[in-house]
Amino acid sequence: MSAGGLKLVESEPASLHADIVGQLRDFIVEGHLAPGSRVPERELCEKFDISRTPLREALKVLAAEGLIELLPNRGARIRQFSEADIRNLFEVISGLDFVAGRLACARITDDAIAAIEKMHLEMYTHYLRRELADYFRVNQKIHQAIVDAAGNPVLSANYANLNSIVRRLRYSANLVGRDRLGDAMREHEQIVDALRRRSSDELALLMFEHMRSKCEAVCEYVRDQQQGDSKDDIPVAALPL
Amino acid sequence: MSAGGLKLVESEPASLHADIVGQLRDFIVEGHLAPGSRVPERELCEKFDISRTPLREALKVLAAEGLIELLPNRGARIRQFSEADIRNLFEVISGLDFVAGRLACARITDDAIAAIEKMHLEMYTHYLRRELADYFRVNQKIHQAIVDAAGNPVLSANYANLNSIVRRLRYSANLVGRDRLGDAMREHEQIVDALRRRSSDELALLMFEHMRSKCEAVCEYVRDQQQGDSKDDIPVAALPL
DNA sequence: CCTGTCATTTTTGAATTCAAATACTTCAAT
DNA sequence: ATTGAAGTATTTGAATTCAAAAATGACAGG
Repeated sequence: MSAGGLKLVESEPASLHADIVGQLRDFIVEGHLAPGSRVPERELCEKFDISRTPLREALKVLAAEGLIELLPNRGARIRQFSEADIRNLFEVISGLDFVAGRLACARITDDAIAAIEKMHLEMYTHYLRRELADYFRVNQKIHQAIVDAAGNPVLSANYANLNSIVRRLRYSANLVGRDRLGDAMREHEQIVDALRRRSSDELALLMFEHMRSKCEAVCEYVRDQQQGDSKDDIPVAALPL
Repeated sequence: MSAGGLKLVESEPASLHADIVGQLRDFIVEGHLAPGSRVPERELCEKFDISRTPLREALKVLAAEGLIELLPNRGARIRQFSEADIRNLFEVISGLDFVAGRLACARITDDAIAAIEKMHLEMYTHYLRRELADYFRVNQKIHQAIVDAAGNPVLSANYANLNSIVRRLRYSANLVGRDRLGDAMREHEQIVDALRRRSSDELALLMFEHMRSKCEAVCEYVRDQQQGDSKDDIPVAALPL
């Protein structure tokens, strides 16, 4: 996270360390490691063909971002997110979307708007064809484009950080009620429209609300899933992100 | 930073690693290392009495938080913040304050309000006596208390993360125009009042605006300072956080 | 006197090593 | 058969080591 954590969006020649962090983050976000499972240092070392030192450095960073948790003398585990965790996450993302909307309206170029409209159409096509994976991919691209249009690297970095967690959840929750998908499309239409008109307050509010719906959708999925396989689940500790 | 960068607020027995990260963060925030200067690994190792491995792990985390930057094969440097960086930072913090205000109004307990009012009085005393250091310390405590009252650990962690950078700047900018201080006091009065009345929209807006003023104050200071000692300054690269 | 090249020293990044803590296996006792 | 204890193996966390890269400094040539 970073925050959190925040990670850099290096223009630099890209160090090995940054590479490893990125690769490992993707690997986790894409769901190759089950939530709650331990992170197999040894295996990952040979997978990435590095020694334990750089891998462990990457683990510390990802722990700071909130993707994994470090248990003293017991290694790293893929974090499990309770519904409360997810609501907290989305509350913060909503705040970031709020500022992103305002700033984007003020700063976005006509070209960038055109690009977003193009992506919106592309997403619509995937929606019609029920190509879920592609739909989500373009969806993410649109949101990132709006955030980037705010022209604030700090915002982009923080947003990407929190979003990596949402994406990880989304990878598990690959199917969503089709009604929700329709709602999401409509919300996106309004968002693109507000952006086109550069209606700052309206866009900020729309994005805020859109995130709220998204949150409900993810929570719903997680609730269902946790009912389903609660038998072999580690009791979910509501840890701070 | 995260994105944050985010750091955990462990209830766990507190690992050595987390300790080191915290200690090193404080050390940097408190301004013991000049902006733009290199981070002396060797010295810090003996200062904290650890080997390079855990120290370097901590450096990676702090780099992700945005406090330092890692130059490939050239070690770590204390980040310098341009005015643009600072504006970006505050834009994001404003967003977090916005949600913090809303949530705090909805969730804060009467006791917590009383505690904040008490701190407000304490800060006022320091203001009257022109005890700057104490004033800032209590100021920080109030803001953190409001954010914590939102009852959202993700928010608290992200806020703390971004704030550590602001605090670092503040440590350099230890003196502020006294008129600005008066303004800040008045803004705080309004904030505490809105919180007492649990006036959510009002509080969110007040905190948003308060951050804007704060941003201007810090920018002003940085501008002055960079004019002053521009001679020995490394050219400030406007790096992404 | 300044500049550019080459050798030396230092610092960095990453692999390896080592001690301590945890997990696992075996075996015995109830 | 299940549980508990003891010993072994594995994993973890951190120090040390090692090769490569960069900084420093000496020296020659302009």
